[in-house]
Amino acid sequence: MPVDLSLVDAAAQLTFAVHEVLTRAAAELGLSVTQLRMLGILRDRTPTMASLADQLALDRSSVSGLVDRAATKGLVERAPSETDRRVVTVGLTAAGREAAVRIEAVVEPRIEALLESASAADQAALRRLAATLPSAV
Amino acid sequence: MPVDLSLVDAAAQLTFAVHEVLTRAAAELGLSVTQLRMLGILRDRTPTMASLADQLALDRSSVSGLVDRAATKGLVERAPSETDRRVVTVGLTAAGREAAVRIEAVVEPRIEALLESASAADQAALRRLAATLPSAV
DNA sequence: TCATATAGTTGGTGGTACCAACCATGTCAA
DNA sequence: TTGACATGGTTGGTACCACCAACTATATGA
Repeated sequence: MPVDLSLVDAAAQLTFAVHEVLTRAAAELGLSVTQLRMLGILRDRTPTMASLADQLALDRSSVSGLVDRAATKGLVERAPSETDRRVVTVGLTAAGREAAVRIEAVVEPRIEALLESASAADQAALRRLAATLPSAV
Repeated sequence: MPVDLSLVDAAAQLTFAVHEVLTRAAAELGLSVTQLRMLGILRDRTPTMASLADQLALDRSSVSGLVDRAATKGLVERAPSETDRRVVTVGLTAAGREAAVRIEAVVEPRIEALLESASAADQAALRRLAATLPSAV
């Protein structure tokens, strides 16, 4: 049945399917995809607002609001930098860390289910391919 | 340098990278990613509102607004069904068709550039893998 | 020390997406 | 055939997202 997809169409299809999974999972937990990404980033880091904006590829003002809303939910907290009084760093609270764990638990099986029909070799190729992306961290 | 990514992380990384490309490209043309998806769907179809909502996995009310805005820009137009007076179908206008072509011209080289570092074999794997997705059309 | 750059926030705009409520039309069963 | 129910679409309200422009506070450096 499956038509032969162009590379671009394939990338788009996969992107929308994964995005869909993330959107649904986030919504179930009362979050947005962007908040989910932010929590993911904050799992291993405690960046400044500017650095967080860079990693999310968002305007700083967008991140201000994002952090505001997440802080209202008790997931993240701001802290002043000790070396530069202009700078604010953002980190997970205990509740935020729990939320990140819960997200992973919800998302992982769904993504795996999404890709389960692909061969192991093709899954491995996806892992390699993602590692070559310019933006790969 | 690239760390070995889990399947889930790989899918997420690729998704965000592609989504980013689509967001930027759409923004340059004064569109959103959703509008871009809609135009893509309408290239080969003239669905009803409900069917369009299904394909985009959106609420019908969301699609109402989406079509409203695209119609205001002259990209799509509604037409009443001849067989069921409740039903409205959506189709591209000439301008919408042009826009779809322009989008493709902008997006295609950027997605290819994004994936150019991957081996041809891995790119082929991505095409196969996308074809196995449950949602693949 | 004064000009300039940087970090972050605020306010305003427009788009996205949901839900609940609603009207019009269609369908099916009594 | 008519009355109950289902379906298609829109509207109104809410919350969020993301941008830009303008602003304050702090840092830097000529």
